[in-house]
Amino acid sequence: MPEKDGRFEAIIEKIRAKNFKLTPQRMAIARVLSDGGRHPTVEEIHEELRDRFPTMSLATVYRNVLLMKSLGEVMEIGFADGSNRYDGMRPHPHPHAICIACREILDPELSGLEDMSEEVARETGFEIVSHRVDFFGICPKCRAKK
Amino acid sequence: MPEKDGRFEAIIEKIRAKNFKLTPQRMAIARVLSDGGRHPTVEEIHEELRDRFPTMSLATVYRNVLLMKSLGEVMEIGFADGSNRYDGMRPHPHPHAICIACREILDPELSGLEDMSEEVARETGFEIVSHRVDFFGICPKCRAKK
DNA sequence: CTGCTAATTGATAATCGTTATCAATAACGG
DNA sequence: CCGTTATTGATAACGATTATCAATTAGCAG
Ligand SMILES: [Mn+2]
Ligand SMILES: [Mn+2]
Ligand SMILES: [Zn+2]
Ligand SMILES: [Zn+2]
Repeated sequence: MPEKDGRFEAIIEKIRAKNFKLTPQRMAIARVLSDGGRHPTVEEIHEELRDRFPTMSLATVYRNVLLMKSLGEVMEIGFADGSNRYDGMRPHPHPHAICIACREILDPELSGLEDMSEEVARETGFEIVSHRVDFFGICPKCRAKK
Repeated sequence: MPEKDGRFEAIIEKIRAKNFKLTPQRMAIARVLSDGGRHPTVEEIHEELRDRFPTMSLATVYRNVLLMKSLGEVMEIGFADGSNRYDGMRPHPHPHAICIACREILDPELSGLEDMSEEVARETGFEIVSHRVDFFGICPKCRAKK
């Protein structure tokens, strides 16, 4: 499981610092979430850990994702259809490219977001504190299938 | 109720063209949705029409918002917390500025979105077909209250 | 290593926004 | 005005998430 940047260690350290207990389930969930490039759902995390933790409840996954979110170590990407996905690799707001066919989610490096944020502030008088930027389309793999 | 651009007429015409019936409830809902600048929830629409239609069911509002959405005449802005808001003034994807204090939603005119879309396409290989761009912050009114 | 205590877990019930169901009503073409 | 059929209002069902609670276990003191 190739987590980069020591994200797993950062999450565990935050949990320890706040005096939460380090259960095997909790660590396994943190490991899946810190796996770069993926944006799994709670169901997918639960499914993925089924082999190692056959009795782990879905509620435990929900609870721990919620905990890590509240610690600022996991970012939630919620959609209108109710499906939520999680990114423990980059826990701060960043743009996404989302395939509407296979639901793959990428983290594109994007310039100009800061400028756009300032433009919104200038025009509306808002003090901008966060953003949510998604681009929907068809990924190369799905395009080839047509 | 100051709808601009004849949005109300456009919605009604689309409904007529598809041979759906023009009920008083349906027309009233269309009128609220075509009211520019607002982004009401289903509950707010229901509440707003309570005086004129005391017996109108919440389900009727849901149904008609869904209908107009499927006709491409109303855009849904869904949030992770489950709250959905609707824009019948601009039924195509466009950026929003959202106050995290009072939940007011504005439609800022924003340049550079098209360029950003192309940048994502170039970097990811995706064929971009849509987007969702929200900027969250504190509006001038709420800022003054501090 | 052992035992204590509070946090966590697993199982399940409750919640809440939305959608489906269905009998009664009403739009609209003839 | 009539008949057909969509629509409405009332309410049940739904599904993802959250709350509840007894049983378990991590972390720690002895
Ligand atoms: Mn991401
Ligand atoms: Mn809008
Ligand atoms: Zn794809
Ligand atoms: Zn405000």
